[in-house]
Amino acid sequence: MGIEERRARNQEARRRLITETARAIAEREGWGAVTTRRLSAEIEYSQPVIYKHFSSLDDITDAVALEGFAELAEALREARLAAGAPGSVAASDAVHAVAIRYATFATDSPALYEAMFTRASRLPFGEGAHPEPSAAFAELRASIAPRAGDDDLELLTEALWAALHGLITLNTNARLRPEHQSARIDLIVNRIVPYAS
Amino acid sequence: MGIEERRARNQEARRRLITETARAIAEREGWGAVTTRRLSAEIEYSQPVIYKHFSSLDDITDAVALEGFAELAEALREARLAAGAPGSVAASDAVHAVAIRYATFATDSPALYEAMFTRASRLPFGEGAHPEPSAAFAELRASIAPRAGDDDLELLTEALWAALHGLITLNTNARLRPEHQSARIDLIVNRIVPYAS
DNA sequence: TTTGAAGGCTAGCGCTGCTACAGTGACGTA
DNA sequence: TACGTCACTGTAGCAGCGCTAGCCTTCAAA
Repeated sequence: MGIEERRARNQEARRRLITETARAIAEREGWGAVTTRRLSAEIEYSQPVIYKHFSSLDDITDAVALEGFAELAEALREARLAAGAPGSVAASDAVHAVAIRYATFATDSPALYEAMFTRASRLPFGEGAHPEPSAAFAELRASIAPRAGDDDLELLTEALWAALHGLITLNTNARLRPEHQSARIDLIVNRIVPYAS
Repeated sequence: MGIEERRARNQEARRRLITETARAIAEREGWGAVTTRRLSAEIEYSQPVIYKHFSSLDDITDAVALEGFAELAEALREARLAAGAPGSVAASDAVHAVAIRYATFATDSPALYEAMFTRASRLPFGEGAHPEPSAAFAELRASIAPRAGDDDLELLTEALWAALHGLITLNTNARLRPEHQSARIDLIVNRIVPYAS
């Protein structure tokens, strides 16, 4: 009786086809170009099919945003681990490595980042919600932990995250001198999370 | 020959009526509720009249955003001057006072702040553009200057501005623990702009 | 009084998100 | 194998969107 499974697989495959198509269009032409008619044309199904998988267009954006948070968590994790194990000498640069990776992620996929923080602002956050955003936040916190000293780790993580987010959004919207972005990141990281002495 | 002047006054009054109405609707129901039909109903003129004053709906958002930048510059200026003259003892708290005022401005008028930084992202910035955003930026810079020491003042101002902006957007979208916002602002301000010793 | 311009509205175009409904084809059962 | 059922999918359409062409009225100047 693999019929149900096959149907479920097809459903899942098409659901992913929709989110991947939406993401691709958004990254190429901006989220304004992501319409139900455009999506239905690209996935080669009629519009009502989209509503079998998502309750609205915003729902699709939310799904893309969650994918983004999962990928961000993975990217930050790799950067943190590549910077060295906690306690080692190289670990002292883990925060910087994670911060750089965060900024790279955002600038490499601006539409995805926009979905995560600007479009999907109604996406529930924090405890009891989706785990993906918390996982990404946890990676940043883990990189800070060895250097937190007497500081409140949670507060420190929130502050650094927000500061990085601000740098990225303002820089993306051409509000800051682009050539000084890495200098700003260095300054933010080193001042907000100083080396525990 | 006051006829031309009267016409110009009427034009200007109605232009302001449009931006004020748009801003009021946005602040009450969000920018999604600001449509040409809704605007035309509230100002009691037909839709084409709107296009006598603005080339598009985005153009209205830009006008509102510029108003916002002018008001922000004024608010920051008052906060900076109220904190004491440069060189005085109280002046050492000017950065903090300005930062607090910035955050208050954003949370008091979230739709206005959204227009300034999220909706009107195509608004030209920097040299040779509109002076309002530069004026607001200059107020923040002026508050920092006495404490900059050997730091690059421009870089420091950009960094603090971006950090504050990040704190505000993430906090507004319920991404951070709301009860710790003032603690985050204190931490950001004191670390990014430490007292020159 | 005539004339030209300025001001304003009606109506409508092509688009949007979303949905009611009907048709089709694959399935489980007799 | 024939049948009834149900999941699946497309057609067509609704209300609302930004924006505009074209007509009509009002008013100032000649």
